[in-house]
Amino acid sequence: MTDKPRLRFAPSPTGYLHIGGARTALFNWLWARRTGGTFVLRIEDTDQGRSTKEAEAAIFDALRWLGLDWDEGPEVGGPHGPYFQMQRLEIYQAHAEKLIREGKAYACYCTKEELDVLRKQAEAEKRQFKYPGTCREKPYDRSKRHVVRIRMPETGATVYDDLVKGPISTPHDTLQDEVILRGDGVPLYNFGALIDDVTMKITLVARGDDHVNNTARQILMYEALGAPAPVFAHLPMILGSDKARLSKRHGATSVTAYRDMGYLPNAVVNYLARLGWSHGDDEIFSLEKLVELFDFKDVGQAAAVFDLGKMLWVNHTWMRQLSAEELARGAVPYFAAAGLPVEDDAKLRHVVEVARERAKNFAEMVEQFSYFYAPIRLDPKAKAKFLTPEAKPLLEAVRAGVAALSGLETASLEKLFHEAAESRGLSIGKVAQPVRVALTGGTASPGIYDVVQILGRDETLKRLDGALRLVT
RNA sequence: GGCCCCUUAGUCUAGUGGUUAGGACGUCGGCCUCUCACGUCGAAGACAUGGGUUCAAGUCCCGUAGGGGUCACCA
Repeated sequence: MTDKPRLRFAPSPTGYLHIGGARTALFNWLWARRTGGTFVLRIEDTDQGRSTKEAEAAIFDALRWLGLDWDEGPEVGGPHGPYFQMQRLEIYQAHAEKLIREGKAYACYCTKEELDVLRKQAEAEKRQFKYPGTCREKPYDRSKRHVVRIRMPETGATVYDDLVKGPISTPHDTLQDEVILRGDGVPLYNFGALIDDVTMKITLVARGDDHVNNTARQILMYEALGAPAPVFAHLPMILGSDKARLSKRHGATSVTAYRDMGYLPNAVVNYLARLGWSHGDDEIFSLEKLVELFDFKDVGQAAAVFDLGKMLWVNHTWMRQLSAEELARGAVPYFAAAGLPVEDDAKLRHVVEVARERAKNFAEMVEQFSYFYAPIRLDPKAKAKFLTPEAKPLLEAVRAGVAALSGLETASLEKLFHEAAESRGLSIGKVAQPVRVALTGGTASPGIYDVVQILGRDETLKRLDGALRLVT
C-alpha cells in the first residue's frame, strides 16, 4: 500500500489571507481530506521586515472560518515541527553545510554591490544577467561573510510532469547558481520551503502557477540532497476583471473582508472551488461534497477572473438553504454592526424570512431592511408619486382598519386591504403602494401584509399617521 | 527582452476526432404578482488566428497574435 499523501499550505504572514491563498489552501486541504492524507500548515516568516504576528493570527482565523483545519502546524503541533521557518534556521544551515561539504554548493563572497554592477552592465548590453560563477572554486572560509550558492547544471533540461499542467520542461541554461542561504544565515524561499518540504515529508506540492519557474531548480535541489521530489500541481492564477493579477484595486481580496460583508463561509468555499475546478455542470458544492469530488486532474490550466457577481449568487443560494433560525442567528451581528438594535426573536425570524429571497448577503439584508428597526428614510420620488391627496382616504381607511383589528393575521389584513380598494372601485395595488411608502419609505419591499405584521400594530399606526401628516 | 505557461460567449466552465458546441452567473423579454425579489418560460451571446494531419478538428501538429508568469542576499 502506498503512503497517504502529505500536503501543505505555507503562507507568509505578511498580510491577511487573500482569495488566491485561500483557494490554494482549500485545494490542498480537499485532497488531504479526500485521500485520508495529512494537511500541514507552515508559516514562512523569513521575510522579517514584512512578517507580523497579527497577519499570522488573521490567517489562522480566516482558515478556520472557512472550515479548513490543519493536522500539523502552529497551535496544533506535530512530529515535524517547528512549523515556523524562523525557528528552523539550524536545519537549513545544516543542510547547506552538507551540500557544501559534498561540493554541491559553495560559499560566495561577492557583495550585493559588486553583483549590482554586473547586473547593470548586462542590462546596458541588453544581455541576460547570470551569476558568472566567480566564487565557484574558492575555498570555503566561513569566517568571511558569504552567501551559499548551489551549483546548477548549464546544459540539458529538467522535465517533470505537473499534475495539472502536464509535462513541463526547463532548459538548464536559463538557471544560475542560485543563492540558497543569505549572509545572515536565513534561507531564501526556494531553499527554505524545499528543506521544509523534505523534512516534513511533503509528497504533493500544490501552489500557484507563479511558481512553475521555480520547480525545475527545486527538483535539481532535491537531487542534490538525495531526496525524492514530491509531485507538483500548479494552480492557475486568479485575476481581476481587467485580467491582471487580483489585487486590492479590484476590491476586497481578503477572505475576512467577505465575512465582514456577510458572506457565508460555505459560499466562499463553494465559489473559490469553482474558480479553476469543475465537476460537469454542477455549481453548488458543500465542503463535504467537495471532499468527495475534488481532484487535481479536474483543475483547469487557464487563469480565472474573479467574478463578484457570481459569488453573490452562490452566496444567495446558500443563504436560501438556511433555516429561519440559522439565518436569524447569522444576521444578528451584522445588524448590530450597523448600529441597529436587533434581538434573535420572532420579529427577526420574520424579517429574515422575507429578506432571504431579496438579499444576497447579510450586508445587503441590513441595508435593505433597516426600516424594520429604524425610522424610515422617505424616498422623495416615492413620496411624490404615492403620498398624494388621492391616497389620503385609502391610508385613512387602512389606518382605521388596522386600529380596529383584533389580530394581524394575513387573512384579516387581506380582507381589510381588499375592502378598502374594492369599495372605491380600485385595484389592490392602489392601496398597497401608498401604504408601502408610508411603512417602508420606498416602493419596493416584501409583501405588504408581512410588513404590517413585522412592524406590529403600534408602529404601523405610527408610520401611517406620519404619512397622513405629509399628505395634508 | 530570454525562458515557461495559457487561449470555448462579458465572466466561470463542460467537451477528450463525428454534438443543433452543453450548463451556470450576468444581460434582455414573457409569465406569476400589492411593489420588489423568488420562481418559471424564452432569447441574444463562444471554439483568438493562419496553415497542416484526417473521410471528419473546439478536440492532434506547426506558425502567428494576444494574455499571464518568471528572471533578487522577496515570498
